[in-house]
Amino acid sequence: MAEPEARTPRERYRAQVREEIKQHAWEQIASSGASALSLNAIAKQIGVSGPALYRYYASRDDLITELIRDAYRSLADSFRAHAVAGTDLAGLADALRHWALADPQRYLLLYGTPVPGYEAPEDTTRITSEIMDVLLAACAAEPQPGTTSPFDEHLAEHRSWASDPKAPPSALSRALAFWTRLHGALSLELAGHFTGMGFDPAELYRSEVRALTGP
Amino acid sequence: MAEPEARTPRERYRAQVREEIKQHAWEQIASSGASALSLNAIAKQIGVSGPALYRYYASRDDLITELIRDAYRSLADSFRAHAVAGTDLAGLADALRHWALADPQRYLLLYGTPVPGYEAPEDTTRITSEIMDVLLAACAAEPQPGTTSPFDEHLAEHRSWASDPKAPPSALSRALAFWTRLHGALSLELAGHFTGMGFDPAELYRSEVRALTGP
DNA sequence: TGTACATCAGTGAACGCGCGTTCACTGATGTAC
DNA sequence: TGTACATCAGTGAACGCGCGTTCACTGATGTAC
Repeated sequence: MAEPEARTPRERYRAQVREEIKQHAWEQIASSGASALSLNAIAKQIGVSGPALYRYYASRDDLITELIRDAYRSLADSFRAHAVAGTDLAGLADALRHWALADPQRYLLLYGTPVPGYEAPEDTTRITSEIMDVLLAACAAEPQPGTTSPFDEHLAEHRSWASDPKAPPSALSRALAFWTRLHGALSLELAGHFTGMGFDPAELYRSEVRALTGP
Repeated sequence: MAEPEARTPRERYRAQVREEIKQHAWEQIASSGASALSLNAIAKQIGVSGPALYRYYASRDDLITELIRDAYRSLADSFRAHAVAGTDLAGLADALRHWALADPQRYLLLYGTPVPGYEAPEDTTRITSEIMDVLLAACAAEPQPGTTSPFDEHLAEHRSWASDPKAPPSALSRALAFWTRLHGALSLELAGHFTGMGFDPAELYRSEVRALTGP
């Protein structure tokens, strides 16, 4: 997937094996979390000796890096797909929740507790800002409030992260609230903190989305 | 701390060593995260052989369990201390943020991505509901909105987690919003997702607190 | 088309490391008479 | 107060395991003449 193309049979084979490795890596992450990812265990599942994987990934960190990149790209794709249909915030919120619930550990790999000692590569920021762009556009398309909050004023002077220079500060603050509030509800749900409390996490999520899409 | 008392010198010594073990455990968690917690490493730091720790904790999971219990108790204490002075939501929010920033990994041990394979003990729920009680009381003390949201109606029928039967549904929903929104802002900040964006996370937090303490 | 060579996937052994945990034992500390 | 005994903290060796990674090598696949 990250390979440029697969012209020759050998290159096609390489890409195929890389994909198979990643697939088993995801299964492992899904069941035991990212910090437990083991190259040897993946090799065993594929039916190949451990060192063989080093033909495809330079190291364990290298593999994790590609998984993170793929995850960000997948979320960006999902966001962009929903943004084409019509840029409404509620739609993005639904897309986010579905994407997260489809593979909780994938979500947590990006937004959960960072893997200790692991340093994210530079180029992921390009994809994350792509995601933020879609979100910001949706926020700018919503009706803006008449008043300006103190945080809006703060953001007016700290908006380097927003690629659209025309987006009003109220759109910036709404984008951040969207991100943090929905992440809060989602991550606590995925971590199992709501189990046993009785209420429906989906209702809580909807409630938060309503608060965000109001004026 | 979890010991009932320390009457005899031997019991006092035991409690002291247990405390020392926990202290080094926290240092290790602070630097490498909870999943990397190693009994052997702690033993080395204390200057004792590995198996010696088994005089004090039955297993690694046993130690983690006590750390989690202590962390919950610490947060509950901090909450209760702020609640005595005067039950305002903004005060609780400040207490939460200070508590989290004082030891980020302690916060993440409770509310971050769960340690894979680790099962939380029963009795922690008693402390967490203690925390929720304080939060709920503060929410009930705030002026309630005149309208009733759909989520309020849902909570009216799913309020088993709220120990106070007199708390209005709007207080329940506000308590949940308090929890999820502030956790969202805090956890993303602690995970480093705001670094490089330029704005002040404290301002974002304040903004969320303002939104929660309004009507 | 056939042969000589280069490329490359995969193997097995090895290195060095750390982990949690068990076990038989030593030696110091406390207890009972 | 002194002696016999019980309690218990801590040790060192060992078990079995898994990890990431390096290295020399085999054998199959592709390439060039």
